[in-house]
Amino acid sequence: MNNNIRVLLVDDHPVVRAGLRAMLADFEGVQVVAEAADGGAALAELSKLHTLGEPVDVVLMDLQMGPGMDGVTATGKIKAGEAGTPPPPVRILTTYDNDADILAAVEAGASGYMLKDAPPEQIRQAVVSAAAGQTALAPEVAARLMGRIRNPVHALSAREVQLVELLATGMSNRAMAKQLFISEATVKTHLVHIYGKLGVDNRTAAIAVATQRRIIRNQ
Amino acid sequence: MNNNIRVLLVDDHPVVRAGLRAMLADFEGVQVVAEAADGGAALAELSKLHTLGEPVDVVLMDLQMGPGMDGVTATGKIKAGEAGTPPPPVRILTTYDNDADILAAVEAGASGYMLKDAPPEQIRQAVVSAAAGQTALAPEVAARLMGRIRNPVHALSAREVQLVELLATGMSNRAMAKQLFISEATVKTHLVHIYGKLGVDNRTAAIAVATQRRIIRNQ
DNA sequence: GGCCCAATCAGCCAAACGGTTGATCCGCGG
DNA sequence: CCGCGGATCAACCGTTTGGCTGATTGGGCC
Repeated sequence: MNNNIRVLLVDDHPVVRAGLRAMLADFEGVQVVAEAADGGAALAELSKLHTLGEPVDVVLMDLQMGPGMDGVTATGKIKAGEAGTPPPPVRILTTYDNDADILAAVEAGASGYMLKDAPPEQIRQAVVSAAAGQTALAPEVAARLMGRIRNPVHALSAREVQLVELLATGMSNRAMAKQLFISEATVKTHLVHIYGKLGVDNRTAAIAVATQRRIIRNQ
Repeated sequence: MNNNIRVLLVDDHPVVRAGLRAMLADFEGVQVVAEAADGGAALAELSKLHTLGEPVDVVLMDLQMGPGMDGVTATGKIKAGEAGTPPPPVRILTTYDNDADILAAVEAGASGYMLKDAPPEQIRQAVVSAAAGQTALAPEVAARLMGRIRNPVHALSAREVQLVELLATGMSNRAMAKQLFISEATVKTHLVHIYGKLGVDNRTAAIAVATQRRIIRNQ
């Protein structure tokens, strides 16, 4: 009989996979049955294990994965049943916590979001609770999201986000005005509002903060 | 007798430490004798092992390490002998490759720069060659530095890279001048040179280009 | 229907920034 | 030894940005 939680690791770093494998090996009732270096390989592994009659109970997935399919896309496909399996719970396990990634992952169907600097016990909990069908966020992540919800004052409007995006490409006020078919005065007004909401007092600091919070995506 | 290479791991992620430990355990002649979660702990470990008569042959060091002392600072202190030991070779093992980090690490005395997505064999090589007193860069890193050397016209100097880094944090000319203990005039001169080399005409565009070319890190 | 807010625009003034010219000092390499 | 390039600083000037006050329009909401 089998009381084990069967885990699929998805991460492009061999070092991280080895670390998780070693960590989870120390825990009773958890078993790493397969690994994948990107989203495409993860889907293939899920499918293969399904046809072998050895289904996966939990997927531990990184988000940033070099050249291959990223974690959000892969999570979405898994949840859409594209692996040909009943979708197992997907736990995101990544390095950085930023609003955009978290929201995207949750929207794609992830059941939780953990950080790689978590202590082993937290990671074990993540796997166990995922297998039990529960959702869970790392404490740091949960705290930040709560702050977000409580503080809608600092949320940029869609137009303001648009401005920040252009800002980050290095455009002048005049250039942004032309691009958006508005006057420079309006651009300046938007910028002042943006500075206020982001708690900065110049455009480069606004870019820094917006990048850090992943309000905008770069590259 | 002891033919082993004695390694100290320095990384704030338990997962990564476990991964490296597991990987290196598979290799003959390599032995992880201690671990540290930040630069301060690394110095303490070096010192402790030295007094025990069990010196460290190679340090594998991460750069970004959360709240504690960062890897560049720690490398500098180790190389300055602040651990009370003959300085062992320090190999940087980090996630991102960008000129700013590489230059800072090499300047601090690191003997090599590896990326965490490297395959196990490359990581083993890094440890072995470091123990042999050689310097080594990851292929990706080496390729980019070669590009710099072949194209020195558009290559930023170390000082200029430093400026761009501060620039990207949103600092004003005055703030950068204070931070670097130079005059605003000098800051402006550097910026003009940077604009010329990057082919832009303002600071935000400089940040955009520098980020895209991985002259600075984008987080 | 009245209210709030995002989006739009104007004008003004001070501060910061960008462009230029020119200068000194220092280390490295032919 | 002499030149070259990097790093440092100064003065000047025009342009851009930031900070402020105020105004209009249109959409959503109670």
